[in-house]
Amino acid sequence: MNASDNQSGYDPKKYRTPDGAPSDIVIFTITSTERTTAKKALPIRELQVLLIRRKEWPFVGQWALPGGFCKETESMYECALRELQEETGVTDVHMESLNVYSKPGRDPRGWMISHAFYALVHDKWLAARRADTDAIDVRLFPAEEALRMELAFDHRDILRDALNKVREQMLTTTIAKEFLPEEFTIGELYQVIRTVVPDFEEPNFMRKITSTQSRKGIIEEAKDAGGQPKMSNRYSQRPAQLYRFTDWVPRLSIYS
Amino acid sequence: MNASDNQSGYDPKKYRTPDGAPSDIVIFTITSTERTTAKKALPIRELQVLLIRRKEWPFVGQWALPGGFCKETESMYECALRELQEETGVTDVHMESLNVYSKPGRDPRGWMISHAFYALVHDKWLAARRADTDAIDVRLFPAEEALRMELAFDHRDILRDALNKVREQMLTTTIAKEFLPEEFTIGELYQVIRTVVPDFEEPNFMRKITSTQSRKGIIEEAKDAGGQPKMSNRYSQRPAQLYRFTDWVPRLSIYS
DNA sequence: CCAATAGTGTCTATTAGACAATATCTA
DNA sequence: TAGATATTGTCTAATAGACACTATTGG
Repeated sequence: MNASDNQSGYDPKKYRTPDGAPSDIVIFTITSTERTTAKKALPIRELQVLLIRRKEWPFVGQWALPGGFCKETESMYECALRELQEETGVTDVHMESLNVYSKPGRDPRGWMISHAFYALVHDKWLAARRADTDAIDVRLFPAEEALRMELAFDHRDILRDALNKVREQMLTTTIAKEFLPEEFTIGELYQVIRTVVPDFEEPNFMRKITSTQSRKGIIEEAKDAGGQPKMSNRYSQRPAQLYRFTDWVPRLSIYS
Repeated sequence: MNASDNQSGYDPKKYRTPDGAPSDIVIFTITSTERTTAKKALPIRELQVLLIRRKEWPFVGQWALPGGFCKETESMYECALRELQEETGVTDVHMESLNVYSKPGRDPRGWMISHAFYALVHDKWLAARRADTDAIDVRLFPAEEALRMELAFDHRDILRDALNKVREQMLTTTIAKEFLPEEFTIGELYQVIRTVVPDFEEPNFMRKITSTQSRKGIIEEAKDAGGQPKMSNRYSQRPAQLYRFTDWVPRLSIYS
């Protein structure tokens, strides 16, 4: 539908309109690299961000967040999903709206109001893509390193906001599950949380999450067909109980 | 600047571009009406939303969220602030980004990607405006009632999202201060919270907020010039201690 | 045995949760 | 004095926080 089709006398052509509605996507993942020192040890994990290297004007050669222009036939969310799929091949993913970025002059191409999203993608989806990384100028960067880079547009602002948000969400929601396999050990979970929020320290982590009344519903023990607890010794000599997230999230409050 | 001024060969006119970038603002306030039964009693408070009645196509005569089109020289946030100022006269206000609304066909005028904000405004700012309410077709509606109304565009979706967000924020941040005077009693604070989140119940509220280690920094006692605690008997026979918010907000976590 | 992670015991201080009791005013 | 809100007392159970300790098993 073209807007001027209507019978209302409203004519959008009378007004200066935006030159495009791009979306930018901050794609986070946590990479796991096995430690060389010992076997049976937790891998080294790192929070990474996917960046692409621009081939076209403006900011040619600079690293930028993936993204692209919205079409009239899709929502901004669908647009971001599509771009995400085109960049990474990932379809089923946790993606949320972040903020709008619209400071005048932010885009040399014209008046561009960008909407940013952040997505959490499991490492396994990006593994294939990472392999031929240098060739296609799509790379993962450690989040902190990317923050120090000179990115195209106002993408550093976007990245900073996304990082703040993902850190907050890591502690207040169960997004940790996006970085974990279906079944995981307490050690893995703790490590994932600490990878995103380094200053999170909780010596009694296991006890708190498994046996305090107000939190024990967040995760549950994984059991096999026979109802026996499932264990894993992938990361430790002593087999560890496997857990899975339930779909319950406690309601937080600063007042209670 | 017009986009086609650049030397890049990029021409936004080649693409279908949005027909406008509107912002919509969900303006919340809490009204206080004195109880007629007794004096010296807490007023009846209610969470309200400001709606305007549309005079122009489309959705003529229907109630809608205030908002308007963004100009090329301002950011979406500035646009929303400006619209808010035009609607309510309020300038200094707590406003946050909510989400983008961009479902194709959401606006009969054309391809309009709207960005919604929500703002919290103290009753006192809207009091004058409320007076001549019927005349200008700007009114406050109880939030729950507004949710059941048939609003223009997808404004019901926006309102629902805003209501969910303000409820979450009420419990996890100190936005309660936006609805309170600088100095307030514990009773007032509790009432404001319950006005926004009716199922929040905390029998030991006062004790928790004043004397638990992890929370006592959220508010502090108000003291007069001589260092004596300031009391108020506005809402009670027995004078109550006045408090003020500090600028500290505890970090919440489902894991600790 | 050592290394590395999993998980438990234990002790004290703090907090939660539920009610009862008392305090301080005004009308 | 009755009524309304403020504030404290009290008791039990749960949780926090710190640290030491035991468990399991590959190498």
